[in-house]
Amino acid sequence: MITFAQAFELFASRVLPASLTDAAHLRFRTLATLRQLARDTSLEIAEEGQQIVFVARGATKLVAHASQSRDQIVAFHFPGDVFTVPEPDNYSYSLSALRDSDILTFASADFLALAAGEAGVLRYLLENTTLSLRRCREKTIALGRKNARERLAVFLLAMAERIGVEQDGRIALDLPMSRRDIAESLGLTIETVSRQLTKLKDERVIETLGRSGIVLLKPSLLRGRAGFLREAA
Amino acid sequence: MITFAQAFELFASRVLPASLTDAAHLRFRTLATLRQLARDTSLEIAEEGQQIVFVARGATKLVAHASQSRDQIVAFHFPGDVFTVPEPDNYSYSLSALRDSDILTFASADFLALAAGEAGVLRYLLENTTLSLRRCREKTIALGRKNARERLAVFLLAMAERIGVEQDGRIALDLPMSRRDIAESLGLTIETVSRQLTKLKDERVIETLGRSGIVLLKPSLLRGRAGFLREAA
DNA sequence: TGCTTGCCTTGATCCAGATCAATGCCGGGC
DNA sequence: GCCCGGCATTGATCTGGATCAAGGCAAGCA
Repeated sequence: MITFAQAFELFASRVLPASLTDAAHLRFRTLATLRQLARDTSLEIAEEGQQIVFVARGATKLVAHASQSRDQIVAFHFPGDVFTVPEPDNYSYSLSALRDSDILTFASADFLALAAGEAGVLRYLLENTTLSLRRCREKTIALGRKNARERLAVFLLAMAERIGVEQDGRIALDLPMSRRDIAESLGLTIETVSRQLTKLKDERVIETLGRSGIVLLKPSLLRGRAGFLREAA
Repeated sequence: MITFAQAFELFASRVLPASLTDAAHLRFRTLATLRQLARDTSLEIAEEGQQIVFVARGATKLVAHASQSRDQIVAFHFPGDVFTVPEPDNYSYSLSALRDSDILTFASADFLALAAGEAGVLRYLLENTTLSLRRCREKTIALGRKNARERLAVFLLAMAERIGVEQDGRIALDLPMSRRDIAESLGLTIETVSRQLTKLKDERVIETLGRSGIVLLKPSLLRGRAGFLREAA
């Protein structure tokens, strides 16, 4: 649990240019709302319109709700991430905490109006949105053209890049999300996720420690089965 | 076929604020490159890094190439659209013309450097990127959680919104893309696309005219089978 | 430290959509 | 207005992953 001041300071140091006047700084501060989400609780984004979100602590998932309780996880987010939560269109969206999390939210319209004069802030937002878009496109490729084994490989490599701890060639992961979350992110079922992980374990590509620990023993091998353009060794 | 001057004028009227000085206007103009792509030809985005693209005329597809000639169409674009083509990462990307097209391209880095002082331009880019992201997320949901019939419905409705011509409750489409393109966009095979279209025809939801013409007879019926959150009548 | 609850794993079966294989037909060229 | 090539449709079969159905086991709690 962190305070609003701490969370905003994290946000400001990352997003707001050092050159920003104190007055402008304060105006951004007025727009921010701190939401402290306990594990497994979620934020419904309904009436408030598009939101800009900054993750100060924890880990979250952005979930899209289609009909018949078919949910698709659109993205996972970790501390430091900045992203947009769309307002409901054909689907409704919610943001859930995978662990206890502290996040700052801004009404998008207000934030952009304030940032209109601050090219640095806009540029930062643009870069982050472009990054989200790149990740989303890669996910599209995985969901459209890859089989279960490849999707798992892609997922593990993406997590390795974002929260992995490397040690002499191995990469250790402490996954905050459940098998169900992984399945909902990859367009698979929990059973298939489980079976593919077991296979990777049998093939000595990964090792598991309890429910959340996974060690990538041979990241290069995993890259080879991710179905990327350039096959790795 | 249109001239560079015409294409840039279209771009400027849409993207550059009226208040922009002539000097700045000219600098943007210097960065633009006109590419005239004949139907079925494509632009490889390789050495040049991330590009910002404006479609002045025609229709294009953004294709991601994974291994083994498995291609995934990431997005379709129509006149007036502004979007980014990522530089190659795990995949390579190319932009192909569905019809004869005229597009303007800008090296992203140069463009952003120039736009750094122009909050209006940045804001416009940000809004377009956010729109691309929203569309990409909706596609993720379709690919992750919907069956073939629903994907076709979603596709037809999306096309109706972008290039449809409404006339007394019906929406006429003249699709510039082939069945193969539709399949590669929806993560299906051409055979499945064809069968689903035939089914919709049998059910009197659509009518086809030749290879490219489709009329949505009952858009609301189609919405009902798109698997959106709020089922339409 | 044992219990209990909710994940996770494993196994058996099924089916939507892929794949394989013809055939049909649109539209461009002459 | 006919011919041709490539796209589209239709049919038969196959299969990866979904679904249905038990167990196993980790983590929190008493």
